[in-house]
Amino acid sequence: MNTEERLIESTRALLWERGYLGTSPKAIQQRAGAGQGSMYHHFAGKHGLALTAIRRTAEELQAVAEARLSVPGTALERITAYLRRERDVLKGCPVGRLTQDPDVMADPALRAPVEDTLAWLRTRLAQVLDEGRAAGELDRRLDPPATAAAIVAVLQGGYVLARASGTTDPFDQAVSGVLALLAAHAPETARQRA
Amino acid sequence: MNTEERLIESTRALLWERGYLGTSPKAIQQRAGAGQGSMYHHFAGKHGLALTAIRRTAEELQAVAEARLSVPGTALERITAYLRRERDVLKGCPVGRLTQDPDVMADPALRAPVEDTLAWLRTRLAQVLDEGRAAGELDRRLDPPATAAAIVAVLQGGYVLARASGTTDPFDQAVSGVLALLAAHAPETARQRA
DNA sequence: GTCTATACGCAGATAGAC
DNA sequence: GTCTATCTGCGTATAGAC
Repeated sequence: MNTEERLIESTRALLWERGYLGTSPKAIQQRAGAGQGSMYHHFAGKHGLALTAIRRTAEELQAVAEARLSVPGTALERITAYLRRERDVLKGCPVGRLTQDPDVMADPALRAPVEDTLAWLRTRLAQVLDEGRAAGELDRRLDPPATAAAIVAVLQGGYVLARASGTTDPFDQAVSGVLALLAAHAPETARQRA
Repeated sequence: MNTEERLIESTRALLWERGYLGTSPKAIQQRAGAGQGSMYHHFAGKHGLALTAIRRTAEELQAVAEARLSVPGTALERITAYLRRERDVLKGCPVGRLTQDPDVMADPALRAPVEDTLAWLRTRLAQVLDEGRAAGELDRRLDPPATAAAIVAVLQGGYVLARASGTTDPFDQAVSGVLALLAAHAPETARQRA
């Protein structure tokens, strides 16, 4: 990995662990094993580096989610696969955490990837739910956008509860809880097939 | 309000808006209209002030939640009242946001009120759900701790989605979504009564 | 491309006068 | 109780040599 790559990856890791406010140029350089001059040669400064890092993290998250949601299977199976995928639960969501960074939210460029990623996730889940309804796997009365928002919120909130407790337990419980509620919305026939 | 009170309230506001890392002694003093010496006379420093502020915020949040959850009514009504209470949605949860502050999570004293408050909330909601089950208002198959975790997660995650989008919309959708899922777990007889 | 030198202001606190 | 110095180090760069 060249210096530029190492700088980007270090920034991604630090933004995840400490946020934008908590990440200093010096810390980035040390973690990347790069000097001061090196960093300012490749990037305009902390802001430019963070922009590159955040965009990459956002793209990666969408790609990983899409991989689980686009496999064959029922809507419920795909959503379950997405929710139960391996995660670094105690580190939290690398995109969602930026939402708490006032300097990120105040800067339109830094904020855009965060806004876009979470909006995309809700839309994509609503699509999957809608497909499930169309296929008769889910109750027609279920509201896809609202349910999708609830599911994404359970994830983001699950991270918060896990970090507060210091264990992954509340995250797993929240996911199980919402999946159980959702499963009850499969009509009898679909539930028996499952 | 005396100087000490103003310092505490300023700290509470700043912790909410900018987190612990993003809050400097100078900013606290300016907002409180107090001088440097004044702050260090009343408190040992940023840490001590934050400790007082966080404890107060945590207590207040529990009191407000308990007020909604302890009124007469069915479990579903009380949980709905709690979820739909007025909130500063775009500011986020003043307790949950501290979960993203590495310096708070690394300090046992600062962290304890955060951990305790969110743990208490889950337990309290599980109790209410259990009462609902016992009263025949909710499906016996519903798992109170998991469902409670999901509900608290929807709140915490709803804040995240709202902040990302810049509108309260996803928060309201997530709340509606989870309440709709939950309502379907009321047995027919209870649903008809409602 | 990378290094070292230099700069200015803020973070976070201590000391002692009033 | 509050004020004004004073202090050390870090955050965030810029400049220019190699």
